Order: sequence, then structure tokens, then C-alpha cells
Amino acid sequence: MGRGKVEIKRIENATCRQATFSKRRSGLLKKAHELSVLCDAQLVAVIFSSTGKLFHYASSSMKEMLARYEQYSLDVQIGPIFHRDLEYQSHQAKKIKEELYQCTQRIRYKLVLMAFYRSYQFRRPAS
Amino acid sequence: MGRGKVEIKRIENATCRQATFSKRRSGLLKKAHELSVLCDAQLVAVIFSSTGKLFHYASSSMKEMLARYEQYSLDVQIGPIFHRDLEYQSHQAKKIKEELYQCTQRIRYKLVLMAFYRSYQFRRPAS
DNA sequence: AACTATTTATAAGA
DNA sequence: TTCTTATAAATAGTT
Repeated sequence: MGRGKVEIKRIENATCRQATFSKRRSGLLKKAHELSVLCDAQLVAVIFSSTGKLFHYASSSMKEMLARYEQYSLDVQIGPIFHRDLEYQSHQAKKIKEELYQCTQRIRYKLVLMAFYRSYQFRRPAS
Repeated sequence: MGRGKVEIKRIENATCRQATFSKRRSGLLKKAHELSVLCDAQLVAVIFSSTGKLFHYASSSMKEMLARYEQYSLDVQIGPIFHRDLEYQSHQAKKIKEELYQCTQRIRYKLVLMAFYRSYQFRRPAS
């Protein structure tokens, strides 16, 4: 969106790449904020530059959730379900497996959220 | 960017909010992709709609990192349920599914926190 | 889902 | 980096 049309492939010139990164990064974070506010969505965006610098955005609801659940351990949360003494029928077990698969797809991204939050704390211990 | 200027605050009309969510969500994910490609950046964007539906983008390098932790997460945390030799009853299966869903909603942030802590240390051991 | 009038983002240049 | 400005792109309101 500028003086010329840009092909979406790696910018070879380092200076130009850095300039574009700076502009588009702020654009992306701005859009992320707008989306969360306009549409009442929870979202997180985490960006590492090619030099390893971290940038991020998290909607306020996401921040709250991260803070709230940080204290709980995975074992405490998941344990009770696996320790239940229940009897099942096999086709329903299959159903559950499918459901679990969906859950795990989500968990993949939860991992990133956690990553983000930890880095945020590490980088800003006082805030 | 349209027929009128929009104030950045929650859209009250539900239909309008949903339409805007759909448009801006795809716009954001597209921008995320472009940024990662143009500027060789690693990034993840995770969006939950107000109804809890998940959308995401992860740059390829980020996917790789996630894959490592997903493996750990799934095998260790979720795996055991698949290895149980159980029979099921329908109302109990239903209950379990509901609980598992709630459970994953709760644990997901913990998982991410864990994952990141390691990835971050790996990336920046000295800082 | 499509259509466009407008607003917004941003590429290139300074 | 910051600003300027021409242009490309996104999208608000509408159908």
C-alpha cells in the first residue's frame, strides 16, 4: 500500500527489510488492538524480529486470563478427570478421542500464549 | 477503511460485529503472513472470537517450535487417556467431554507458559 | 457473498 | 528514525 505494489517474498535489502518490519509491525499490532476492541475478541500476537527482538499485543481479557491461570499447574487441572472411576462404551470413547484431538489443536497455540507471557514477565519483572 | 470512519470501540450490533470480525480477522491473518515473509520474522497470532472460536496464524519457524512442545504436551498430558482400557456409558462420556473441554480451556495458558520459558531461554541464554 | 466509496496503511523518497 | 505523499489495500456500509 504505497508507491508501488509489493510482491510477498523476503526483502533482500537489509535496510529496506528493517524499515518495512518497523512499519508493518506497528500496523499489525494496531490492527490487533482494533479487532479486539471492535469485536470483543480475545487475541494475542507475538512477533520475533529476525534479530530476535520481541514485540507483542494481548487483549486485556487475554492478559487477565494469563495472569489468572498462571498459578495453576497442569497436573492439578487435568488430574481429577483421569482419576475418575468411570465406565465407558467404546464408540463414545472414539468420540472423546476426536474431541481430544480438537483440544490438542488448540493446546498448540496455548503454548505460544504461554511463551509470550513468560517472556513478557522475564523482560519486565516489575510490571 | 470504508464508507465511513469507525471509532475504535465495541460494536454493539451483533450482526455488524460478526461481519466486521470476519473481515478484519482475515485481514489480520493475511498481514501476519506478509510480515513474516517480507521481513523474515517469526510470529504467531491467536484469535478467539467472543463465542470462543479459534483462529490463528503461525510462521513456519514458529510452527516448528510449537511442534516440539506439542509433542511433549500431547504425549505426556493427553496420551494416557488413549491408553486406558475402558468401557463407556453415554451420559458419563458426555460429562467427561464437557469436563475435558473446560479443562483444556483452563490449562492451555499454563502449557504455553511452560513452553515459552524454555524457548525463550533457548533463544536468549545470555540476556 | 459482492460491490464500491472511502479510509487507512504503507512504499518510496527525502 | 521521522515526515511526506502517491498509491495500493483494507474495509464500512449497503445490497
